[in-house]
Amino acid sequence: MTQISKEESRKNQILDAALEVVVEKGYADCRMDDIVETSGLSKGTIYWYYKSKKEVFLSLINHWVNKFGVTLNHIVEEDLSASDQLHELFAFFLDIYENKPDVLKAELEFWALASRDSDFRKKTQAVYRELLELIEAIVSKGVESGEFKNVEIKVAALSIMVNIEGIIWF
Amino acid sequence: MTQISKEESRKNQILDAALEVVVEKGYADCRMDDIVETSGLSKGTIYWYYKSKKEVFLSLINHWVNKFGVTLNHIVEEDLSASDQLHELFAFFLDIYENKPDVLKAELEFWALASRDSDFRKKTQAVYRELLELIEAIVSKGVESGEFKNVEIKVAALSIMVNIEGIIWF
DNA sequence: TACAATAGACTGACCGGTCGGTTTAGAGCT
DNA sequence: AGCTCTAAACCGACCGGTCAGTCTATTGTA
Repeated sequence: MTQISKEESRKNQILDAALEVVVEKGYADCRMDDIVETSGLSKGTIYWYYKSKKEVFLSLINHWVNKFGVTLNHIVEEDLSASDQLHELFAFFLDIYENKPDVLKAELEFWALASRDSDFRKKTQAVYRELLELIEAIVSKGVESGEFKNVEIKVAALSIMVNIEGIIWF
Repeated sequence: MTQISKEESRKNQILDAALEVVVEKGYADCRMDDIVETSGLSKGTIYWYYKSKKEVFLSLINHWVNKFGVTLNHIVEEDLSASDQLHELFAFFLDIYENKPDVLKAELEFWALASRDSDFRKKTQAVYRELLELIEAIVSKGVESGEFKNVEIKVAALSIMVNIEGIIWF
């Protein structure tokens, strides 16, 4: 059993609270005092573990990915045909959209942040690069097995991602 | 020649400044004093014409659409085949993407606002509904002329918009 | 003279971050 | 066991800067 340290669990406590608040009110309206209240900790404690609001939210991106992204790697490891994997991928996002729309609100928030701040940009880009690589893996597998036509893998993957994200947003 | 009133031109002056600032720094970091400085007007004048910051930005959405959306209606009025019109549509957005990326940053900003505030939501939804209707018009024209298969018009239009927006964002 | 328009100093609520102080866990000693 | 000492963890009152919005004074202008 993986023993998580005190520090780890406190940070989780803080980030869980931050996520809850950011989902409810957005980054701009998220006050440190809201996180204080939601987490049940004190201002001092939060600043004991994080040196600034920005650092909390930079960490939050990872926390968010960990929390909702684990299933993804699972998909590509499964022994399914490429097209079934693609199906599962869509199903996964659709499920999030239907059952956890908050997750997507947070995504939008991070995105807006990323468009203004290069630290946030780096973090979020890494997330999407990972998703893209995952799709690329599926596509190239499909091409090898003859299941898909011999498309430009990168372009196809991008197009798939665009469709997933786009459909969700509109 | 269309005579615009003093009030109209002052409002334009304010909104132009607001757009410039929001594009540069984002809504969250856009201060009324920035608009004051950029517009060359004073705080008092701005509050003479708008009763609050929110009202300025609500107006800004229309201003923004007017400023960058005029070409769109032009496209659908042209006497081109539906597929050529679709081409022009893509070209139009691609052009914006390449030459005026700021416009899209502003779009993202409005969007984030919309996800939190119902007044902004109403405004932005109206904008997209308009774009969607425009695409629908093109698609249904294409179907009638036999140029396109008899697809579900609304679905196709949505898909097209999704692709335009998505490609731009990633 | 009256009133629309403009200016910009000012106010007060708000909020990120700090800091002095308190509690808790545990190590070392007897 | 009990006792002492240390430092990490924790608390929340407070500080200082910020910024939307207000108010009074001043300038056109009809």
